Amino acid sequence: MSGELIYGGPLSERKKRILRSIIDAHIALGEPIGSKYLVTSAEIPFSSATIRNEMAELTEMGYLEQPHTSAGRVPTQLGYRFYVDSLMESYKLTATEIVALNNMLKSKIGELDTIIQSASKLVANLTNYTSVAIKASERETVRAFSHMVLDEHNFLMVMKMSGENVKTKQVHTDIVLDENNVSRLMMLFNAYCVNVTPDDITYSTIVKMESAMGSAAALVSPAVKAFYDAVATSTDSNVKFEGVNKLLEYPEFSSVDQLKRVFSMIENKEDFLDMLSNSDRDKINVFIGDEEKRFASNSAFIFRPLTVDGKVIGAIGVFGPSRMDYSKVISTVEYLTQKITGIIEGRALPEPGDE
Amino acid sequence: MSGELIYGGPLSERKKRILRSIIDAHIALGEPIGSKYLVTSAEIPFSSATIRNEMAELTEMGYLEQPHTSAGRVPTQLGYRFYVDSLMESYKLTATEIVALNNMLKSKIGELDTIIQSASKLVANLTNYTSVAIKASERETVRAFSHMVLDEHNFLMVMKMSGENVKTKQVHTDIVLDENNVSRLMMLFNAYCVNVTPDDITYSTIVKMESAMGSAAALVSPAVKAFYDAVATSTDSNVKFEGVNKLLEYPEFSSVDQLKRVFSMIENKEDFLDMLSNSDRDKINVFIGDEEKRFASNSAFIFRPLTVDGKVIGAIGVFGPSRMDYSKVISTVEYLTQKITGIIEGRALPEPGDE
DNA sequence: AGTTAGCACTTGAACCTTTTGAGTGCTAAA
DNA sequence: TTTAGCACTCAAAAGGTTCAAGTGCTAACT
Repeated sequence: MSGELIYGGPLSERKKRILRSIIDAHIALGEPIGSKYLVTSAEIPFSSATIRNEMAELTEMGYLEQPHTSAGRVPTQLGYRFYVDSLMESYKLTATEIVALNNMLKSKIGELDTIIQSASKLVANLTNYTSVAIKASERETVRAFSHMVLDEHNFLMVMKMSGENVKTKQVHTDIVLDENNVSRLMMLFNAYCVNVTPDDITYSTIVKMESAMGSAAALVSPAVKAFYDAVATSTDSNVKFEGVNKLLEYPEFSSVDQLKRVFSMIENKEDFLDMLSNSDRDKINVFIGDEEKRFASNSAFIFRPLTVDGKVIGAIGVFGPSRMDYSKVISTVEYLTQKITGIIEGRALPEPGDE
Repeated sequence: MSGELIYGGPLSERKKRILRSIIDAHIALGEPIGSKYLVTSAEIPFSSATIRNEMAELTEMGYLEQPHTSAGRVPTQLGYRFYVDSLMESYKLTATEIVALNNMLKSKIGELDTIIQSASKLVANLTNYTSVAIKASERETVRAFSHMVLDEHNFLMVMKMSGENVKTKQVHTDIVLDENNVSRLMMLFNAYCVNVTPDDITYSTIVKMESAMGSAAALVSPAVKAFYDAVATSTDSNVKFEGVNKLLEYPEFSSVDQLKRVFSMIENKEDFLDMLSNSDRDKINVFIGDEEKRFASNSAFIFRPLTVDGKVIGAIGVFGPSRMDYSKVISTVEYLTQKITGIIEGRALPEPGDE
């Protein structure tokens, strides 16, 4: 009875070594691993009988399980968790990989949306798993309005948002515009609609603005709509997947039933946002699917939030089978998010050689 | 020997009726249809033996085929084609469906990109197939530049594009901005970069602009980059899918192999753009997959280009199994595209009751 | 006590055979 | 021209056998 069920408990060095070998092998092969394999290929210096004893105990402790009596062992969720937290060796990105990452970063500097997405694409290609790009945006308000008249019937409403960004909306009206009435309108917006959430726009505000505009009252309504759109759409964060078809390559998802489960999970983007908000904002998070939760079994989700000034603005992650190449994925995601936050916060461009 | 292989050839009324019943039934059930079914459920007033004879001829003529000797008949690509072109009854949208479509259209008026996408979502939900939203954009140029200073280090570059739209790009520089130097910069752009494609920007233009800017020469480079981005990204059209997971529900895609094929097709967005450019711009196009072409077998793609002033600006379509509910899909897509072009061309909003 | 060789046991996967039944094509009669 | 009837075909389902991987346990060994 040397085994106890306390997580991260007293595992002998030998048990750790065996556990790690089993998980490494399972990640690479995708099949249950038996004692014989460990002796021959993983070069554990003990007989298969000894290893079997150890494996039996690891099973009892909850780190491994058997699909059926006569099969090898497969890591449990707990097993993977322990592996990720304590056993795994960290993967060193190769020079080629670093170059690819840096090139991408360089060419995309400037636009947050696109940088997150291209990073996500790159991650999907480098890791060969499905990658996830999350842009979380909190409820923004407008800090200042300005405008630009485009032609007789269209003007551009420019809104400096409470974040660092600027939004523009094109507004069309049937009445004839001039610099004069549009700038009056914007003064009204600056008076009534600064730091205001969509719910704060009351009908009486609209009436006030309309009466203040006099003959150009018809301008108010489309402008308010544009304003509303800008504030409202800023709240819906989005989640995008890249390389979903890569999931098809992994045997664990090769039955249609499982595919359905995984796809319906991917469909449910809120779940990913939930996970993001329940996450640790300063490090890599690893969710490993287990049977009971909403999370599809034998799948895992690894991601790293992107923060600016302590606020979570999004995340980059990877979704795949739970037998994932954790160390490689973690290194890749870590590297990218580090660099991206660096760029966002205005630090120097990444140097080809630095690491 | 009454049958000939000429497409749309001399099919007796009875043959047509049988063919239509088979295709209808196959669309509904997804299984091969046998003579017995036609007698009992489709109420064809002949004995199964007679029907078998007719079916044998239809098979010889290429409209039907048998998965194996002892199975019922399944429509061939030619069969579907004939069905779509001549046999199908057109589906009447229900009142509920029309209301759903109209509501969506009303709420989204104004932004072409979003209207195409929401329309696509709606189509996916109404038809229960995967829908496709294509935004085709030809190579645009800038017709006029203007600007807006945001703060000391940032200004907004506003570009009226050769289409009807306006693009804005935020430009950041390290030197201090003022109204004066930015407006001078924009005058230069208006002089050098109007109606210019990305390839026309030569190094000498940049040098000229830089020397004209004098001490504010550092402004030129980031602004040119912003300009370049605006013209360059306007060329990459995009194809977006909605409800991909619906494919999983159809038994024809229930083997992993077939899923792989379909997904790799979906991955290849160029193919869809190709189909768009090879399409008839004024009507619904129906591509029915056959064995040999790049198109995945037993799948079909129905779409309708969106045109404004004779130019194709995108398309809305549906991708699904070749046993698709053609009439419903066609009606839905047709209705939506009609309304959308109406809106784009500035005609009245859709009335709840009109059709 | 820890390790290992050996062996009986379990069990899914692979393969083969049989059965079943849906559906056909053809012939001969109406 | 239509239809009843029947022999025939063939995939899918059901059942059975073999195979081999892998285990757990016992007894012997260090």
